[in-house]
Amino acid sequence: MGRSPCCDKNGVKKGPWTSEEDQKLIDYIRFHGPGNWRTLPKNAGLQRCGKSCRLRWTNYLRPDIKRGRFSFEEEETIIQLHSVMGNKWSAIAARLPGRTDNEIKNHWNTHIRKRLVRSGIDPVTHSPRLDLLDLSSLLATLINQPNFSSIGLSSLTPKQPLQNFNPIYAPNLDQNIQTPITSVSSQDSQPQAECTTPSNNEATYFDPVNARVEVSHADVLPPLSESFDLESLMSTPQQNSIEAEANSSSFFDFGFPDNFTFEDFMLN
DNA sequence: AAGCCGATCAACCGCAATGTT
DNA sequence: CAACATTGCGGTTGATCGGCT
Repeated sequence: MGRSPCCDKNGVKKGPWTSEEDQKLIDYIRFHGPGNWRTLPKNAGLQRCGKSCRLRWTNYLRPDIKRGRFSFEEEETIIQLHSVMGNKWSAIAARLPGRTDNEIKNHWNTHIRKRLVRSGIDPVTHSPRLDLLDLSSLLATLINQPNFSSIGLSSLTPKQPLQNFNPIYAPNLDQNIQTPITSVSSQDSQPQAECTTPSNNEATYFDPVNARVEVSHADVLPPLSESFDLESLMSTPQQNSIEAEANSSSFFDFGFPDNFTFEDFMLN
């Protein structure tokens, strides 16, 4: 036997709420206040499960809910909090006035998470994951260099420990993403960059999918031939300005000390 | 015009935590 | 203290919409 249902399924309506139902719920809570969700539907004249009423109220009808697009500051806050808390959506929502955990969770899954992945950031660990980037075009550029053989892919040792990795540079590794992650804003929630289909000619040399390369291009730079100007490859004039913007942003400057713990955060 | 497909988000489900008896 | 009820939470689903072919 399974668990008993949270409410009597017979005669309980499911699916989208109508404006009439919303109004009934609002009127009832306005008069009696929220709570006692089990008996609320009956008392309010709703053919709904109490759980459904609570969810509708907390996620949609509550008067203090701020609706509309997430601001740049809100997105920054979500990313920072998620890097510390993980998928503790309610805890994150508690620090974003007017936003619900459901809304934040949806926004994370549909916007922020994808953007981090495109930028080579693991959305779970918030650490750089170059294997999440579209490295194909960069590698295609590399192998087309006349002195490619002197570059020494041995420096691209999979699972090499990170040293001095600056995630701000991670977007620049993806030559197809011309927009840095720091440009995320409420007016700019749609991706401005398109990822091109990977070319086939790099697979002979390097498998970016199976090799988890955890090194930054700054780590890779030293072994490169001096005649090979990867810096200029990385830094188009547009991207110089982007880097300046990125460096002036606190997007990844979480400001947490090294010994900062989740408990510390919760006590703040 | 119609069908397909991906993105979005409201709503649901089931489990865990907490409260009450 | 156990059993049950209630509430909270996070993962998942499915309806809807817009863009593309």
